[in-house]
Amino acid sequence: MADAPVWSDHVQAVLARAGLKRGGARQRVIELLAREPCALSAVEIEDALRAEGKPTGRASIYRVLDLLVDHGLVERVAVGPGQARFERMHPSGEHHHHLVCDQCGRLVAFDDPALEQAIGDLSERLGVRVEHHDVVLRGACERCE
Amino acid sequence: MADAPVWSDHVQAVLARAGLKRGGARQRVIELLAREPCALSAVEIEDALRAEGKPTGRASIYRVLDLLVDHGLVERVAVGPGQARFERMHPSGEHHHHLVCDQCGRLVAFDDPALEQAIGDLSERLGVRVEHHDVVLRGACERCE
DNA sequence: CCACAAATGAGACTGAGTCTCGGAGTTATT
DNA sequence: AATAACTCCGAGACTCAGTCTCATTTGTGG
Repeated sequence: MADAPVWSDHVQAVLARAGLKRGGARQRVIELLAREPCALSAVEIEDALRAEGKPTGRASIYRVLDLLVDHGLVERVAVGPGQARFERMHPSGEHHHHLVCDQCGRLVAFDDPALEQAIGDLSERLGVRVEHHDVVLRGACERCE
Repeated sequence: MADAPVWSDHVQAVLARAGLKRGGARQRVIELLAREPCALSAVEIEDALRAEGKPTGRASIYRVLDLLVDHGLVERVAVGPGQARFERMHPSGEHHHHLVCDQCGRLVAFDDPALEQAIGDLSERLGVRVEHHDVVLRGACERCE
């Protein structure tokens, strides 16, 4: 987690540059995401903040998440229908994807250059502009196999 | 759509082999999916059946879709949070993925051997068993660029 | 310190999806 | 064809993630 402080500084910088003010709810959400490594749902964020004694309005949480997604600071990961998950995104564009274990529900992160390459080539072949891509694998993680 | 009748026959065969009975709601949903090529949402299915004068209970539609997904006859595609989409799946395992256009919302289907290859390699490298994978691209389709 | 814009939160609302349970339909057996 | 033993179906209540509204609070440039 050595990069977490860097990420939150980056977030503050981007938001300040956009002329936005600072508010309590936003700070709390950013702080939590900086601390947690991977794919929290909005409900988990709400619960975690309440558990820390910093209850925060649902509307604010969704607002902050939308804001961060719009500024490319957080990525929305659709691991399944019914609940979106969010995780911080690095300015470098470096990112990873997920495998959802059908047995234990665990989320395993991975990255793969060949996969990124294939997706990059695709945008040219199809004549479209690809802004963003989601890859979710489903199966059994090494612990459950 | 020359393969649609083949698909619905295949569905009937698989379900019969599983010792299931035939019922009206199930027939209607299968018939509709056989006719429609790509990624319908449950709500669209409900509306389409009602528009054809064959209103069908919501619970039945979800039941049938779950059943078909369980038997590998239909694929659940998560194009975004808040609404799952379903499309028929061929026994050969041949399938495609989707690009969602951020401007017009259109769904563009594509397939790509390099992508499949990369995902196939991945399961070995990670030491997991990948049963299923979802790839969703987001961007601008050639019409909106 | 003040004014004003931005941020917040309580809670009503929406809409996809689930659950329940009584009744209808299907099939095997005779 | 009648019966019995199933499975299947549908109306509608319910759940729950996410959205919207609007009155109030808070941060900040001047």
